[in-house]
Amino acid sequence: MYALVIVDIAHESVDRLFTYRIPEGMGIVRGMRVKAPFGPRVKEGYVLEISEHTDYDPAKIKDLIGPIEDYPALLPPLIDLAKEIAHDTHCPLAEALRLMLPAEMRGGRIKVKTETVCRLLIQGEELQKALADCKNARRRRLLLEMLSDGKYWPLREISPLVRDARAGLKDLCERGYAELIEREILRSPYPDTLLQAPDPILTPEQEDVLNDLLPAVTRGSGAFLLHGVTGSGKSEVFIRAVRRCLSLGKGAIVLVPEIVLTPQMVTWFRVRFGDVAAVLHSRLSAGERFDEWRRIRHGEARVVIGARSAVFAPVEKLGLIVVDEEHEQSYQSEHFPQYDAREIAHSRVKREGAALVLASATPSILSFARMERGDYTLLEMRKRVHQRPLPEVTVCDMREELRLGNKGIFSQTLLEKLDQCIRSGQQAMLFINRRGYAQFVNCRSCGKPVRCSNCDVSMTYHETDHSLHCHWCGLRIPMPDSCPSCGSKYIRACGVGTQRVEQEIKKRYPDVGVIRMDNDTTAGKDGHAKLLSRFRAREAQVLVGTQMIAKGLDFPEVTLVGAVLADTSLNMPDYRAPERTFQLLTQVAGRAGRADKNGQVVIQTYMPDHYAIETAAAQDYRAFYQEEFARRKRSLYPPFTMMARLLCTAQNEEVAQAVSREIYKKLDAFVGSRLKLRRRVLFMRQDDAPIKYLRGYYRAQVLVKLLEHDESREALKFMQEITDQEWPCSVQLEINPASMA
DNA sequence: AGCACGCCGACT
DNA sequence: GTCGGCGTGCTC
Repeated sequence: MYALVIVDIAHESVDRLFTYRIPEGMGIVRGMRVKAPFGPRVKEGYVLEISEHTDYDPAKIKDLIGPIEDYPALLPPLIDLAKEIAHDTHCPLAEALRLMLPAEMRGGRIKVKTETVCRLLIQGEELQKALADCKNARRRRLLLEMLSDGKYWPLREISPLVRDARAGLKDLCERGYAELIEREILRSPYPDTLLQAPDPILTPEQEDVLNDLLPAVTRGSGAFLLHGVTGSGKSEVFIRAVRRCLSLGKGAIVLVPEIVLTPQMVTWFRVRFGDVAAVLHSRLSAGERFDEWRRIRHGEARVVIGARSAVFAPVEKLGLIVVDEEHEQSYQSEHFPQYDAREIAHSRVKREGAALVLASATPSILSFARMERGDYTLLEMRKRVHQRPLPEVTVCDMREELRLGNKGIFSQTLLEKLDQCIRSGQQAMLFINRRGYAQFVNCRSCGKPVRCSNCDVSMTYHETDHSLHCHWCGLRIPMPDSCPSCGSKYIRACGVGTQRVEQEIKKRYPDVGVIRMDNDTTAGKDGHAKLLSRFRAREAQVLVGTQMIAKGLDFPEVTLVGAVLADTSLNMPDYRAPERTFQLLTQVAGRAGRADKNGQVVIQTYMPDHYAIETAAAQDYRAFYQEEFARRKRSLYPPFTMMARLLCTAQNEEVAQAVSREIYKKLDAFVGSRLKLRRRVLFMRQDDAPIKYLRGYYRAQVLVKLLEHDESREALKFMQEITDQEWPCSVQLEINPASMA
């Protein structure tokens, strides 16, 4: 018998199957990881096929050394999925297969943890006889009594109670009374087992949606886009769908953005599903992640909640994949191989006969367009649970405030509402999409902002340590007292960040507790959770934060929410800026109010007439979608086109630019020679990247906008080939990248 | 990816 | 004459 093996080397030169002989009696099956001789060394590999015959010269075939695990680590459908990813993203198959395993499993970096357990082999009369035989052996008698229940006792539990327990147990074993074995233990990331909570009663709307969803789960097909306003109880719907999976003997995967995968969320999930749930995310330790993965692989856990990469979880008999907060960028992996968890999920459910649910209060333009095209069935939830009304939204024109002489960062309206909120003892959340104190520092004499020396971006002023930080590379420098370019003493901080908002609130309300939540205050372990529980415990009345306070949090006492400057995200140089702004504002607004206390939302902006702001204020997703869709069509942006970028980065500016010019020439020649393709290319440009210098590297790019079409795929393939060539600098291909910086 | 084999410059 | 530079090519 022969095994066809992909060697775990992510390089195209070895990206093919190698044939090995399976020695007699070595139980090798498809999907197993194996050790195999490769050239002068031993490498790990993946058995993708087993065959009785081979065309390869038998004299050259070597024997497999052996399996790494005694079970196949790769499930058959996941092997096929890896093949599809390798094909679509033009990455080596080994690279795609690596996605299917926890990283620490490769290279034997992690060991299975074991503990010694002991069990009695005798019972009844035999046991009585043994006990009677212990007159002068107190320790033996004690141990026999302890173990008399016949269960496995960990040595760890016996040792504190019996002196020199190990020797005593060894003695029992020699007498044939007991056995000592090494048992695998799973490192649990959970503090302890929780009582399972009962399922709440569903609203009629939730029932309606489930009536559409459950048959799909049962028959194992169907893809849905669940659009439900914030607070409509979407999670409860997919919890029920997961329950249905379990009762059918199937498994389920629930994807959530990393940012909302907080300890509370994990606890809540465990409360609903108990030990049958497993959690996968980046904050687990290597051991915990490996053990969770094995619980899933061995079927002990059948429900997985996790971030992006959990879409590859080894769930057998998959019944459902849920992608919660479907619009989040974090579902696109930024590193090679570039995949989109939503698309992987779709591919997986089709292959494995499962249902798919993409859920969001603000579906991405792409997903909603695909729904309209018929790829997904729309499910809608328009009402909030417990008859909570949608909050009342006010838009404040900050230009008008300035005209009236208000130079502060808060409008009159927001101040009045804040006063009232604080006076009545309620809580407020202030959202500003930028950390630090001031967006940048510029010189009033020469007009230049202070720039990072590693990156072509302006630096953010941080009041806390009176320094300038670069939010791209992390560089920190002391706040200069004069302009670095002209030496003028007149430099000032402009724009607003979380620290400034916090300071202004403290100034106005000296006796009121304020908590600031951003990357700078949540750095430590559980930093995030600690701040949130302090706010929940009402240690502070005001919570100031970046988008991390906008997502999924529910604070019943919050009655006022302010978006201090909505324009921050709107002014980003990216065609998705309106979409991001709409999503952020809608989510922020969703944090306010409940049944007995009406929620109020204030949006401050210099662009009150912008459609993203107007539709967010009206909480009208459809209106936003229609406007944005029309604009994308008019300006030829995705989903009507694809943006492809070849990014060249080098420490030498000329090298990066020269390579990008060379690539442009090749691509231009390729496109020029194909008439059909030429019509699909809307534009092609060679220039500097928007951030032309980042972390010490110069960045030049070739940007191509293509119509969605088969011929365009040809061009992408060619671009991938160009990328794979040897260049004197790094070249990366990005397709519809999440960030165009 | 690694590591061998292989063909040209400055050293004991 | 040899040691060693890293270019080309192979790994079942």
